[in-house]
Amino acid sequence: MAERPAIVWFRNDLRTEDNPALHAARETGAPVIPIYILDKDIAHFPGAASLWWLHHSLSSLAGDLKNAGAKLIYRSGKSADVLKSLVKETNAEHVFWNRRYYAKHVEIDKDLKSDLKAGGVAVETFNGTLLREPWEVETASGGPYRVYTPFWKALKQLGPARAHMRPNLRKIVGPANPPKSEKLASWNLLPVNPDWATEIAETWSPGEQGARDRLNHFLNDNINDYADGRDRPDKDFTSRLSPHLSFGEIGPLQIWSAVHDKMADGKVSDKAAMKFLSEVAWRDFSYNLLFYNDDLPDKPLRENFANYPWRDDRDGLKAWRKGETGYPIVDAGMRQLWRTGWMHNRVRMIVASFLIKDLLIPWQKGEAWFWDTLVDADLANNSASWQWVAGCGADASPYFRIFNPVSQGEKFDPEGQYVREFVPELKNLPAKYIHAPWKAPESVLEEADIVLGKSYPNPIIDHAKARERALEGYKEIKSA
DNA sequence: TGAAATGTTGGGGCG
DNA sequence: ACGCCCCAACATTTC
Repeated sequence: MAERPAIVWFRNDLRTEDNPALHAARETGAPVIPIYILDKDIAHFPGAASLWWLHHSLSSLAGDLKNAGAKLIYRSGKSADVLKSLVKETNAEHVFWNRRYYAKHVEIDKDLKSDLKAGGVAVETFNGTLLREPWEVETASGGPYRVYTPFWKALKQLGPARAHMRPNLRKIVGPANPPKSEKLASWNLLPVNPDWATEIAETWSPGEQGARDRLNHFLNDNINDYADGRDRPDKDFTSRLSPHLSFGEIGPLQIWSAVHDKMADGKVSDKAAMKFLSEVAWRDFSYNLLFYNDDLPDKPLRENFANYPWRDDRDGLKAWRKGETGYPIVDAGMRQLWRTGWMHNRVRMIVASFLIKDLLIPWQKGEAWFWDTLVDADLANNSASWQWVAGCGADASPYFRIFNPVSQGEKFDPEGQYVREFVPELKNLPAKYIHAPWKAPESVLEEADIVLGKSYPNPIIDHAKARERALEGYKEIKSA
């Protein structure tokens, strides 16, 4: 082989379009070796639902790369070691990757970069994940933003990192003899025995094409209802792009640009477009928080929350996980999560508030469950959002903002259709009682074929009392 | 990107 | 006609 190859290390950027690292590799004109490394020892290794997605996403990426002309190499082990040995083995001249933002991952990348450079390898890294790098969006006085609204204003003003997307690659040249690869199937990323992913598989299409389809569907059919309808779990007005974004099958820049194209065509109102993009920008904000706060996934940003009188309530946690709290909107959300790997955002806030403020279970327990069960589990979003609900994060919801699961249900699922779908044992209950079955007269329950405490649980806690208790705890840490 | 408690206002019933 | 009370509706405050 005359020419020394260029390696592209794929991580959470599993796409061929507008992928700066992949494009840079192709620009060299050298044979391209794309690699994905499964590193089981890495901090925050993906949860089970994410691994299901990862399998399909990798398989889709491998297909796209193969069609373009290159073979995706699978290897497992400590990522720095694997990459260094691949460089040695192939005598690679270049290594490219798109950056990560969690301290423990940044450290690995930084060390690897300097090691490779010391060995004479050209390493270049890029922004393949965010609208803007964290250090590009700074307050007037020079630090990172800690409040969302000014952050969003600054980001809008600055605009996205690239105005023009890099096109989908149709041709990449790989080496004549590609390096050895493990088999994706041998990684056992898919569940067996039991296979709990059947409904997840019916709900989602992992991969770059699936991401494109989802974006087009949203832009054509739903975005104009987004601003008013996005809070309705019984409707389909959200983009559902989160897992695709999480794995980088699509980037926020592509979304930004597609939305602006639709606006320019007059197909999408400014209000709807900006509302949606501001939600996409929350993701950038979360990555900022993660980048500047090493402990974001583990420790409250507001340190006094470490002293909050949390309870160790195993039964409560179990009921919450299984969707058996006796509060229909909470249970519907938790079961939607379990069955489909995803939960509507409004309901995420409701179930999180319930775990933290009604059950007084530490937010990290909820974060861990979401990490394992969400197909869109994203370290920055997950950590920042749990801290937001708990009231201990940056620009957080105040602690005393406690959701009432009944009134939230009545407000955002007024007919009870969302509850009916995911809590089928309540499906015959009239809308009037569906968010508070314990208030239904005996005759109504009988008519609906419900025996509280048997076919559906009684509330595991009295919300009004729980609210008082949570506020008491807040007083404690405030005075401390 | 709350909810509950408390305060204010104004219309209607009624003596 | 008038004052008084009740209470719904709305606004403000508090957690």
